[in-house]
Amino acid sequence: MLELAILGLLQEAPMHGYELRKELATKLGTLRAAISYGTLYPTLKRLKLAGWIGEAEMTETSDIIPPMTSKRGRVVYKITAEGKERFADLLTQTGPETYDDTGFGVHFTFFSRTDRATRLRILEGRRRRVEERREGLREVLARAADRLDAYTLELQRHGLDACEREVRWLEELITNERSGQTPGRSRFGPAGAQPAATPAAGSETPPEQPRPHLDRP
Amino acid sequence: MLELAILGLLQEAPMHGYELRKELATKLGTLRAAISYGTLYPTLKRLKLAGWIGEAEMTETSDIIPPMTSKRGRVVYKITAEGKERFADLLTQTGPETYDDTGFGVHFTFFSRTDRATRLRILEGRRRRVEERREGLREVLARAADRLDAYTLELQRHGLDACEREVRWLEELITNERSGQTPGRSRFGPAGAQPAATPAAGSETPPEQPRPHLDRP
DNA sequence: TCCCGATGTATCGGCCCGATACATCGTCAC
DNA sequence: GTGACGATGTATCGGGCCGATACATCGGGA
Repeated sequence: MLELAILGLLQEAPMHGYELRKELATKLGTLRAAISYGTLYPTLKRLKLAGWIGEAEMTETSDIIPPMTSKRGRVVYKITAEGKERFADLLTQTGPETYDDTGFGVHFTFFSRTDRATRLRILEGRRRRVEERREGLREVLARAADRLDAYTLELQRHGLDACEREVRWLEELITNERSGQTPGRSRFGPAGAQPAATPAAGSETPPEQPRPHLDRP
Repeated sequence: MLELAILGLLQEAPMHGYELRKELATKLGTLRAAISYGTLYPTLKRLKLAGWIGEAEMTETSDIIPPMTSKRGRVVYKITAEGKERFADLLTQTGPETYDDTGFGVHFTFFSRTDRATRLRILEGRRRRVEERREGLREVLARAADRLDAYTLELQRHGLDACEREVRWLEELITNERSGQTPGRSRFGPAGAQPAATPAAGSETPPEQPRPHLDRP
């Protein structure tokens, strides 16, 4: 999961570890706590070993990363061509872990780079997951309420409330996805859903502006 | 964290692993996914090694656990005297992990066996934690909104909403704790209609159980 | 009869976390 | 000047927890 997040961030710009973590914290700060260095650096090592990312010493001439001032031995990571392919694959691949809090948060963060069919699949999968949780909570509150103490019950109620709220939120997003037309790419392949090797990875993937009609008062 | 949960459940009644997991899933099903066996059994082994719990073969005569029918080699775990002490310690001990989703959920589940001072400390700590998260999200939404795409922004908004909601929930619980009320259904009536609030609230901490419920049907 | 789903115990590889160590840079007080 | 301090930066280690997997029994229905 973290692999997808790192690849996605490095596709925006090359970064070193410290900055990567900050970016991770702000972008995934909703359904996910800040990532630990004890996770980040081993993962970077793994990605580098797999060939998805490359490593480059920071030189004085490189001003790719403006906010940083130090010019010591920082290691700047950069996504490779294979890494971009890998990222595209991971974007469309969905497993059970796609629908838990962390996985959903990461995927959602990159929705502007995800095709509409996958977006809908993920939103509906997440909705299903949260609905199952909601039903479980309703079951407990209806059937085993007398077996639980007042505090536990209150916790279940709060959890149920959060589930219902998220389902409504997801419904709204799904409705918007279905109604809002995206230019160009949504035209081909009505059924689709078959993960053919994503083409057009070579030429700067036009991100297909979502315009998800997410207004607020 | 799981240690506290297991000890707490085993203090209600002896159980074997499978049942323990089910109980864990329903009671902590709100802020926590179901526990994995790959976690449960090693933890039980660890607790047994530490002397907090004991192991006993299931015999045909024991009908402690009615819903189970099989009488094969199930291993029933039972809390020891040291385990009870350990549980009492863990109940009042609070660290940073007490205030994350899982830790808070576990502690909250056992609030009916926690003294009021600790309850308040945990509720306020959790509130502080969620408030920090909330402030972080507000910061991002106010300062870096133009740097993020529409989907990421929507995720942040949803996260912010959830934070604000939980803070309000915690405020309500804290208020009730201070006035000596059990967390029952404040939504069904005006708060002012409650009878004279228990004055106590002093430095002494009478256990003040809302509903002990330590027996099993 | 025979298979299937629920019950039940257990292990393994691997992800991820918190704690910790170490080093440099800019800045501000003294 | 200089020394303390916080932010920046890289890295490892032990351990908790997870999903996948294997294996075994039991009750009940095809």
